[in-house]
Amino acid sequence: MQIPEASNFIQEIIVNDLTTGKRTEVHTRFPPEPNGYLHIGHAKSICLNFGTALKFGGKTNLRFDDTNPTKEDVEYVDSIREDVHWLGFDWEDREYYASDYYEQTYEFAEKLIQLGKAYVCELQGDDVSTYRGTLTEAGKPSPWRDRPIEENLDLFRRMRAGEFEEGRYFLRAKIDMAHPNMNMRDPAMYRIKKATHHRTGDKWCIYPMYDFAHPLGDWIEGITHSICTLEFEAHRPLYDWFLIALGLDNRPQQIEFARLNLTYTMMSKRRLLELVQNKVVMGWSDPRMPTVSGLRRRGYSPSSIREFADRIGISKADSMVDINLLYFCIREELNASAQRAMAVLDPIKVVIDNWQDGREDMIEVENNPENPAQGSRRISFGKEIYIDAEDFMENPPKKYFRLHPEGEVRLKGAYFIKCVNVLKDAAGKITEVHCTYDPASRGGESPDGRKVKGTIQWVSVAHAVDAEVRLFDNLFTLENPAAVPEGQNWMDFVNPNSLVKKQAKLEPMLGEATLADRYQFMRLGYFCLDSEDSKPGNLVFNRTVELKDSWGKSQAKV
RNA sequence: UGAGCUAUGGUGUAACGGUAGCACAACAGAUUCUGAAUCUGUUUGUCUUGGUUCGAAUCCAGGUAGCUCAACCA
Repeated sequence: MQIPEASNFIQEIIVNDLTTGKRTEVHTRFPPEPNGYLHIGHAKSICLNFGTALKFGGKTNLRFDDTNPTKEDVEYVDSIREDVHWLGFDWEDREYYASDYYEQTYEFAEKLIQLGKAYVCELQGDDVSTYRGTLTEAGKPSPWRDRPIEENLDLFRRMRAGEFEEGRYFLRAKIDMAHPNMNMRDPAMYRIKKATHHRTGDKWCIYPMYDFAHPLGDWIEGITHSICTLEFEAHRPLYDWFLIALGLDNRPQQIEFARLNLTYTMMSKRRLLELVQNKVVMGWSDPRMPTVSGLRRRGYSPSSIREFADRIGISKADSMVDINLLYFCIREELNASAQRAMAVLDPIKVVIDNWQDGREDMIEVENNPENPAQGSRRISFGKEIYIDAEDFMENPPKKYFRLHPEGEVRLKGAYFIKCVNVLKDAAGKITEVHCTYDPASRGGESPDGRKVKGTIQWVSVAHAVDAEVRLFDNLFTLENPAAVPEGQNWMDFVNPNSLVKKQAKLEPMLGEATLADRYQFMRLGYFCLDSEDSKPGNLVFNRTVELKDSWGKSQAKV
């Protein structure tokens, strides 16, 4: 196989390994802990691990890192499986669990004891950290550090047998209590936990720590490149130490990259959980959540997320990606593919005075100007239509070229209309706009060639479909919600306008929408049915992303 | 005088000792039956100080700034 060209520093390592013959294949793994839902940061890692293996003709395992039974649950296993598949990746039959290796992991631990490289410690609570020292001072050896091998073995076996209470003993690697890297100061390998594990049940009452289980899992599976995030960098010497101490050949190589940060987005699993528990959002799959399930419900496609992951690149520098790039990726895709439709979010009624009562016209409109192959559709037009309140102004600013008194505007695909009168209620609120239409402008062109700058969407009153339309905005008002100013609470930066519900009027076709459909509501944005709340007769549409709006932006400035 | 890592336009990322490029964002114009899309153009960058070299974003040294590490979490 021709070795592809590297496009980031991890691929450079791989290309180098392949060309020097250090490796003959690439085998990665995605190792989530099943203690929460996957978010877009995980999606970056999934795309990295699966994408890299794919590029080099290798494989990727899905491995659940389930070494802490008190935090993990099958609910999360199921959602993770679904999300990885949905993103478009396949681990075939290679679905593994750290718990699959508990027996082997245990044997490796005994071996380390026999080699005099691990011991059973009985330091309690604060004493453990006291003995460990601080960042600037060396630690001191545990009193149990030189326990005889036979005694260690006996104790460790009895730990497994369940003879001791939690915390009474724990197994530690015997490395160096004065090591400048705190992770090397005799780290814990096994602890007693009398908890029921979601897969192994009550078979075990001792569980391995991540630092011990992870390199072993990688080695057992034949992983070549073990890709993880930056915070594990200081753990790499330990990762290597275990494999070397056990004399294991063909060691996997741990490589770290910077995790994703997104503007206006909370990425902390713990805080996302708080949002769910405090009912700040509707749940893990709330379309405002950065979870994979939230993005899915919002209307993002797997390919748009892969495209995003591709564009942000991979490096070791901490960074903050502009959320506009995510928006760009989904707009770019939907612009090319989405069916166009007309919808009115804040309806005001327009009555066409010179239109014959009861007369109806069928108007032909293209389904997607970006792709003529998608054809066209016919829509009923009549004397009464809805337009958006935003598309009419009694006293318009300069350069406003939507409907206004004396002004002429084109109704998409239909006719030119001109405003002749405005009706209001006692409170001064506009109730009806009366217009006249130009019969010669049918289809949206006038034979006299006069230009009409504004084109607006419309919905026939007689045929309108009612629906709830949900408009989403960033969940946080702070660009970096992870860095809240001194003395303030991150919850105070939840955007109160992150969800706005509209009672909208839609063109008839949208009444037949299915979950798989993606629409561009013309001049508004991209929308899809809400997978959880939309029901026949009670439609709910979600706005995936709005269209760019240079007019709105210029108006916001004045 | 703890250790490790990182530093390129507003943002993200290339350039591997030889012309600082791409994308997003922003701005301007053209175009438009979506104030979208499209097209054209513009603004803005190698953290700093030295050194090596004909030549440094790249190599070396010192600074500075940021991130990570003292769970029987992952």
